Amino acid sequence: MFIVTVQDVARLAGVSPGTVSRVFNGNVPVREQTKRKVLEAATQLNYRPNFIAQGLRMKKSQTIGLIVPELHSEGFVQVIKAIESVIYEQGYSLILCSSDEDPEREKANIQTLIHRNIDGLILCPVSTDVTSFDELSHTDIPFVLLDRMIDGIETDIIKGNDQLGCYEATKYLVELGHEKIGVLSKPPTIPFVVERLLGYQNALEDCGIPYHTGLVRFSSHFSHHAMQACEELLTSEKPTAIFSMSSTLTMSLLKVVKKLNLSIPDDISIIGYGESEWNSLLNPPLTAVGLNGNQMGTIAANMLFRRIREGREKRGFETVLLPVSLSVRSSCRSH
Amino acid sequence: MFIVTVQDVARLAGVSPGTVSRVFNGNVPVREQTKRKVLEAATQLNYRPNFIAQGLRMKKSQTIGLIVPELHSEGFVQVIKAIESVIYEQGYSLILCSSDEDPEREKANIQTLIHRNIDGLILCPVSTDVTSFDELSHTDIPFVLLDRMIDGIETDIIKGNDQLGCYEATKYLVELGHEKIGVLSKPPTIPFVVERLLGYQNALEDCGIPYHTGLVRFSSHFSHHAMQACEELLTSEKPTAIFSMSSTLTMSLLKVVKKLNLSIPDDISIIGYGESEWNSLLNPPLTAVGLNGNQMGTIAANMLFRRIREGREKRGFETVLLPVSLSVRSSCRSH
DNA sequence: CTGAAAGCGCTTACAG
DNA sequence: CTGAAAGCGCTTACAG
Repeated sequence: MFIVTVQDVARLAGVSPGTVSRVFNGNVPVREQTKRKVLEAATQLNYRPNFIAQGLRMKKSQTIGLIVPELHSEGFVQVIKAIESVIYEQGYSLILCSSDEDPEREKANIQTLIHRNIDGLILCPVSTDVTSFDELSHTDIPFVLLDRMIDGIETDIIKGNDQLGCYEATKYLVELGHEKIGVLSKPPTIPFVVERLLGYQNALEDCGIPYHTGLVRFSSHFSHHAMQACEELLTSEKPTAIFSMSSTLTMSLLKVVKKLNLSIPDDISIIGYGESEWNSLLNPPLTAVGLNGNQMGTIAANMLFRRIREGREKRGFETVLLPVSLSVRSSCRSH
Repeated sequence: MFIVTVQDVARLAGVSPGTVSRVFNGNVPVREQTKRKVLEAATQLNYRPNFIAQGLRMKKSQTIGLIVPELHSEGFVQVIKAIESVIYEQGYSLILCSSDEDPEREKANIQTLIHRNIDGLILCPVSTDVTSFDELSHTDIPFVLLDRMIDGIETDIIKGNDQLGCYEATKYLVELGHEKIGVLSKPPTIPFVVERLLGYQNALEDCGIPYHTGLVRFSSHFSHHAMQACEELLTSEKPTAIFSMSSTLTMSLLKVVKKLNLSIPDDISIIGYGESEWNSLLNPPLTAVGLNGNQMGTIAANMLFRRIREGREKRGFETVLLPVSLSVRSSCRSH
């Protein structure tokens, strides 16, 4: 591999390496003629500054880290896409990591990224333990928390208004006449789960319907766990409606419903979580709450770049709450 | 940010920086006692080698580039997930780029990655023009081509056996008695499109059914284009079956079918392209051809790492052809 | 087995 | 406005 360096350009242009650098970074006055010579030489040699060397010297890397908890579901793809797009426009590169819902792996990822001198990090945290993020907090790397927040960490945050979204979904079901409303959720160790559940509980309370623990089932995203949880919920509690608070679980639910030969919405009304193009292609089209992943990604990236430009802690941190809205389709009927 | 350097460790351990480095890279004999002192000091200071400095010195970065043409569809997510996983296990990091089906952007991405000293690249190419990859070929960076090949480029390749897959899908329809089999495809400028079409044509020929151009429609992935193409195909040519060779187009097709109030498979039989969990949740479940994205990603990453270990061109290049198999569900009936 | 030194490609005070 | 020099953190011949 032939790497063309500032030295090469300098030699050809008959100037010093420092001058070449100055031409390319353009923050210091350079004589017009010198600039032209340098630029010409650079073009001729097809010179491009080496990010690695630049990074070592300037302690930055033109690189943004992104840690997502999973790459299974469609949910994050939109977000990643939007983030990648902004990062590309800004001339940065994206280092993508998956923590696979594993706090240890998350920690390892954070460490690696720090030692890669990333200029900023977008993090959808898995661990709920503040100390997991100590190393990160001790650097001055700006980071924004995506979709989940952590008690005790002060930084920019963007997330969906899960609580309100779930409140509205639940209320919608109640207004249709449902009282036995089952819930399918990921385990309550995940921070946002509590919030979603709160929306559900508040809605019930406001409508004067007692909260019944048996109607709420937790499951990992593993298909056999999920299907078992669904089947138990459906058969033992006989809810008239189910609110599935995770897209992976919704899939399992739909499978079980089919297997049990139940008809939607006649036998059971269903609300899903997460917008997907597929929702409207299902039969019946699936009513669901969700947020705009594209918007979330774009805003997250922009927040981060603003922080990178201004330096961390210059301004108070902000929390952006994205609407989680209900798209009514045809998977619920009145009871 | 406090960066702990070899200097710091060396000072604490009472040795030279070189020795610290030797302990960490372990390819040179070091006295057991020295090693212990160094390791102790390193742990105490929480030292981790700086990738950037390492990269500059050793002209490598422990970094793998991945360029995908799009992040819209689910198709690539599985592949990305698998690749990320292997890369993580190997202690590397993944730099993800989307070319957005734009040859210019692809070129820019390749350039950037080269100048980031990536150790290897997995590329799903958009451009069909060999010269787009000249810069890459001139480096000694190993790369594997994913899912699409390019005439005139010698390297490791992994792709689905699209031609055979499409042959079988078409044949399946013919055997069900269909003769007017419509095709929905992305524009034939994309390399793999030709191959898929060939499978379709060969199947028709082998079955003695004349090929009719009007039955084959091309469309970009933009929804309004796609829906128009679908509607034209359905109304003007009145096919009894449609083979949609792209998952994005399948979505549009399903929408149009619904809009036209056609019933699957009674009015029209449909075969989709690409495996998705959703396929079996549709009503009726969608028969589709597709490959195992997880497998593709894993193999691609492993091929690349093998090449990185052995150096480019040590061994002849290999092309791995993955099966593209038909999963029969319920969206086709005999005619 | 280990230290001192040079150098990866770049940027930036410091002189002039 | 520009050159010479130092240094970012690391590794690796070169001596010893």
